[in-house]
Amino acid sequence: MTAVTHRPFSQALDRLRAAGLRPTRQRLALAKLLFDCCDRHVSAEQLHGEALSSNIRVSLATVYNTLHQFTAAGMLREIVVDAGRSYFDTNTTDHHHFFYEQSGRLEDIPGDMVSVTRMPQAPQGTSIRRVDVIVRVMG
Amino acid sequence: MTAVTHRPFSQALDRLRAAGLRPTRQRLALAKLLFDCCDRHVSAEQLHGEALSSNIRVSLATVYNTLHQFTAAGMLREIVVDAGRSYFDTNTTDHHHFFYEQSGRLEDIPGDMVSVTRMPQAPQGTSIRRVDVIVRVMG
DNA sequence: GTGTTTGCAAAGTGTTTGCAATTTA
DNA sequence: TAAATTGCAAACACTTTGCAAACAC
Repeated sequence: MTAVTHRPFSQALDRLRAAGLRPTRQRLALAKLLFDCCDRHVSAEQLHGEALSSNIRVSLATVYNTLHQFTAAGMLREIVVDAGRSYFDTNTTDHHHFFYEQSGRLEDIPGDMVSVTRMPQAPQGTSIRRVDVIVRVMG
Repeated sequence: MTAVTHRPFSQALDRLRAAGLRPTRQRLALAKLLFDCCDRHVSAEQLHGEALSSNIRVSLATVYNTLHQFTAAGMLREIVVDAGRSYFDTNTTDHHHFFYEQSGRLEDIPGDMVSVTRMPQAPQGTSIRRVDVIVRVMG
C-alpha cells in the first residue's frame, strides 16, 4: 500500500508530457477517456458527450482543440469516411478500416490483414504521407 | 453532312434517359459540364460556379440535388477525403485516388495500378460495397 | 392538366475563431 | 506574473429542407 498506489492519470500525464502539452484538467480528463481503454474511434461530439457524462466540465471548442493537438502530436489519427464528420482513432499504428455505412461505425482492420501491392509512384515532387484503405460494408 | 450533324446534348440526354431522369434544362446542362470532357472530380460549389460562368441559371440546391441523383443513378461516385466537403467523380470504374493534402486536389489512380491483396472477410452478415484506397501525398 | 423539378430562403450540421477570463508553471 | 489554455458565443462552410412557382410530358 505504499509504492503501488493507484495512479489514475499517470499514463495520460506521461503522454501529455511527452507531447509537450501542459497537463490541464481538461486535457488530462480527455486523454484518460481516450487512452485508458481500448482502441477507439470517436467524434468530437461523442467525446464531449462522454466528458459531460463523467462530470468533466469542458467545452466543445476545447474538445476540438484538444483532438487536433493530440493529432498533431501523433497521439491520434484523424479518419475521414463521412463528409461532415471527423473521427479520431486512438490506434496510430499501421492499419485500415471497415466502415459500416448504415450505422456510421468504424472498425480497425489490422495492418497485416490488408496488403496494398503495386503502389503507384508518388507524383513528381510529392511524398506519400499515408495510404488509407477503407472497406465500406453494408448490412 | 446529313446524319452526322453535331448533337451537343445527345450523350447527356441519353444518360438522363437511361437513368429515368427527366431531361430538364438544368440537368442537361450539368450533365454536359460533367461528362462532355474528361474524367473530373468536382464539388457542388465548383460545379455551381462553372454553371454560372457558362450562363446556366441554376441554384446551388439544385446542383446538390442533381449530384445526388446522378450518384444514385450510378453516373457519379462520391469520394470523401476531406471532412466538410464532398467530391463527385465522373469516373465510376474501379480505381483509386491520390489526394494532394495541400491543394485539396484529387487525381485518379487507375485500378490496375493498385492491388489490394489479402483482403479481410467482410464481417458477419455484411457485404463489401466498395474498397477505397486513398494515397495522401504532400509537397 | 398532372406530377416532377426548380429556386429561394431558411434551417441544420459540424467545425473554427476571437477574445476576455482563468489556469498553469 | 507571464504565457498558455479555456469557455463562450458568434461566425463559418457546407449541405439539406419546405414550399410555392415553373416546367416536362
